[in-house]
Amino acid sequence: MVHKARSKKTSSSQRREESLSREQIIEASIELLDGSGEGGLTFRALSERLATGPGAIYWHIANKSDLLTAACDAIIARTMNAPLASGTRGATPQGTIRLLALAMFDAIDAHPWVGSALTRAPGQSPMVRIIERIGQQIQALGVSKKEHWITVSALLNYILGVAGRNAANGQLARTQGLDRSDFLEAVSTVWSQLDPEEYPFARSLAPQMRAHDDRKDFLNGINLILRGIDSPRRI
Amino acid sequence: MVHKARSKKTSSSQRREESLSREQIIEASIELLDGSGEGGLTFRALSERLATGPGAIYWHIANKSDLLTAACDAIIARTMNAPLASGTRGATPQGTIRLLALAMFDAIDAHPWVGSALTRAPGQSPMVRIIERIGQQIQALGVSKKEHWITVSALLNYILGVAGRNAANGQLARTQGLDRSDFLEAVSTVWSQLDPEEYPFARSLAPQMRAHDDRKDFLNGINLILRGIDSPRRI
DNA sequence: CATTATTATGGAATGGCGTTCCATTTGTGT
DNA sequence: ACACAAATGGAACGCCATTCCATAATAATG
Repeated sequence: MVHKARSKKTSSSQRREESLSREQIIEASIELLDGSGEGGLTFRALSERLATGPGAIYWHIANKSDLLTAACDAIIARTMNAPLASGTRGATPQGTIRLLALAMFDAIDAHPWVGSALTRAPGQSPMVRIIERIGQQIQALGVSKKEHWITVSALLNYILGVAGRNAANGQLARTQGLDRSDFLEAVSTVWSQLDPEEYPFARSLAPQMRAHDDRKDFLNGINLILRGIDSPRRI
Repeated sequence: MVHKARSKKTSSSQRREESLSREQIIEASIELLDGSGEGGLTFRALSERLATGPGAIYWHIANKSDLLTAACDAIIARTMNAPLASGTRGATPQGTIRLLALAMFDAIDAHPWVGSALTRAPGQSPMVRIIERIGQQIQALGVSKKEHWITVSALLNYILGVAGRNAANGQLARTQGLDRSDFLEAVSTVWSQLDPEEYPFARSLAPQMRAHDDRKDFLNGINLILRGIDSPRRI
């Protein structure tokens, strides 16, 4: 009677042929998030894609927040392990940090929902992964132990902040049916029309916004912070 | 027949005595958000507090996202204008930046929802306010025009990142019924139990986490970035 | 092998949410 | 006095996360 295990036709749409697993659910969630954005991940859509009911999913997953951080963690794990394998062998700590930072930037650009998922999972697994990878390089730089945390924190927050903002801009642009340069053009125009009395700086920034390279600026920001790390403390 | 304007009893609970205004709605939203967190702001709760129906609110407000950024903007406007009045007259640009940064840190600590609201309002009014205030000080520091954006960006992202994370931790702790030191203790313990092979850095950080001062660390991070701004470019 | 427990499934039901619709009521200009 | 626009508030719609539960498959036990 073993063959009964795969008989679906006995009662219309009963049971699946192969059992669900947490990993399958997470993988399907990632596809949904990538395909339709943050709003695309619903238990209904997920049930449909996995050909099951919401109840079955809840057997493997605590709730939606759990699911989101798990999906986020999967992306982060891949991202932080890939540069490990590639050519970081002879690189300087600074070089590796730049590599890791760009990897995060690109990952969040490809999966915009990761940016906001990270802000809602403080101290959790995905965050620890990133802290560890950056921290090892900080250690290699010979930063004093007392300054480990603030140094990692500065890099971490810059990376997540810029990458997240960049991804959010991309999504916003897509929502309005604009491509990247149209979007920058629009922002630049708005800023150039601000009140000169109240917003002199933002206005002066407008022309530069028009055609800047987010990725290059991002890297320059990393370099700025790296310079701060190298500089001796003055007080 | 003028007195009819304030007769409510004629038909049970009809009409209000004084008309709604966008500002009243925003103020009530802030109270709701402060009192019950991000989840506390619903159109139903808001209707009840304002003694009206959801439909009336939508006459003044486009949607919930609009409402949230408006509430956020109100807080940011207050925060960024207060240090203007107080003693910034004789201060150095660095000093003013430290002042602004701490003001943001405290504001987000007092209104944790502002942190996440800011990440969902890129390029919008509240963000521009912050950029402007910081930018003016960057200008005063004599940073070259080409580096204005990345410099402001580095400070901005650090400030919003750390402040947001700090607020999120506070909320998480409150959810679990812990106070700050209990929460730090818990995080420290978890980190110290990580796999030594895979997470040497995070483990080494654990003891320091146990009793660190978030606000002081925050300020030291600002100083780190300020050092980077002062340092000459090497490449 | 038979029978009981345990693990896993999927669909139905619940309660809450943002938002829209619309019948009214108030003020305003003529 | 009348028409017209600005506001109002409550009911209704569709979608959501989550819970419940009647089952079915699998494992454990005699």
